[in-house]
Amino acid sequence: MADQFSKLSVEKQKRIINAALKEFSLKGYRDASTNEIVKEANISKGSLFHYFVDKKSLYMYLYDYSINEFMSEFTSVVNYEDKDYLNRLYSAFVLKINMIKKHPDLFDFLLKVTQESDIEISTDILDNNIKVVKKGFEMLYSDLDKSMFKEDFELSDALNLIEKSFYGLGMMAQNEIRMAVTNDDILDKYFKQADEMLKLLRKVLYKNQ
Amino acid sequence: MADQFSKLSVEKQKRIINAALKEFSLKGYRDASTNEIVKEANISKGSLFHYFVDKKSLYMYLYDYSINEFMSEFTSVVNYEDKDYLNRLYSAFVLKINMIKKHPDLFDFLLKVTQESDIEISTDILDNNIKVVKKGFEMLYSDLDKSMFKEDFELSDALNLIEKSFYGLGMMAQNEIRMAVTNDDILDKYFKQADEMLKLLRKVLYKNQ
DNA sequence: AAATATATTGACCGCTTTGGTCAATATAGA
DNA sequence: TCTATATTGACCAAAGCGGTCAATATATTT
Repeated sequence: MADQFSKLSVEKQKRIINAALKEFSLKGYRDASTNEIVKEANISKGSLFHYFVDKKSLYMYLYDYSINEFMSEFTSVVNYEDKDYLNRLYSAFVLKINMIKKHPDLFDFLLKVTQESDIEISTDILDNNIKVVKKGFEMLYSDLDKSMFKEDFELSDALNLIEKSFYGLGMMAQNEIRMAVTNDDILDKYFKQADEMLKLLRKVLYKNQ
Repeated sequence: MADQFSKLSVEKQKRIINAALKEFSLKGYRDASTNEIVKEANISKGSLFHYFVDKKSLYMYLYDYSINEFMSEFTSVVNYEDKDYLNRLYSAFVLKINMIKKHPDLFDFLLKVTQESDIEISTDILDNNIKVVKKGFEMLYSDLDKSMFKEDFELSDALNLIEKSFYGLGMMAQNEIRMAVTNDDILDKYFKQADEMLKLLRKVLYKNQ
């Protein structure tokens, strides 16, 4: 277990987690370098292998951690009582930005995990957990009230537009944050843009109630 | 120069170019492996270094090639006579998809170039050429007729929505193509989606003419 | 203050991969 | 058949890899 690791200060844990997420998400399991991780996290090589028995167990720890972080953020942000499609997609955007704020590379890491091929790790567990995440996303799109859309266009086209525009906004935010040094004003800007996009989409796609 | 290289059959050149673009875009200059490139391109190590004197000159050749491909595609697809904002953004989407079809990793490669840090290559030339590409993009958004938009919302919000939705569509297409083996039906699907998105946006954002 | 226990370090190990070379071979044209 | 060119892959020194461990720095106990 990562027992030694859990005794560390939260700040140090976060430093190590973020450094490792960055390296693994950038290069994948095989090409990720533990030397790079310790350099970025500002700890010694010996320490890393004191906290985690080897590279593989570090990877598995990160995977577990990421799934848990993601799911807990997910359940706290997405409100299933609200059946409005726009609100749901908006909350998915908020989810993404909040996650990036805490762990800039957690999203990319989870994405990279699903693309890992060479890994000799028990893929059963991985596959299973990926299913959990997928189910979460499906719930995001399920049990929605679509009666408030106007009727002079195809509903599917409207849903598509909403999905693509929030996805595009999310990707642009992610790219800009990746480049920048500090986050806060960028995040503000994108939250504001999301608000305005939400309002505009509601105005042009929903019936005037 | 890459004189030896230009004597090769077009098919072989393309194989090498695409293999190298893939490796460099995936791993960046330092971590890209010439061994991987020759394996993917199905040529011998000796051949690669017969065509290009070293790794750096291969990289520079690719950079030049990519800029040229991009700009020529750009000028052939984007029609500056058409002042319609939606049509311009739509043509940028078409540009992107066409490029991906020919060279699946050229876009990512050019993006990666702008993020290269460790490279000891004369960055003056690079910076300058990046400016050329940036100027191209600026022209995409310049001298547009915005008089056909409705007036019951902020113009900037509408432009934002259009930009984000086409960007989102482009990213989704790129991701899906990256995963898939064959392209054609995927491309068809996304061209169709782009058409429908264009129509819907025109309907809800433009005045009825 | 001394003694003990714990946390952290980085030089070091055997091994793999790196960019690049070059004598040997395969192919093509005369 | 002979010559010229294109292509190969075993080979090299150097660098980087995951992981170890004796030595040191820090915290805790007496």
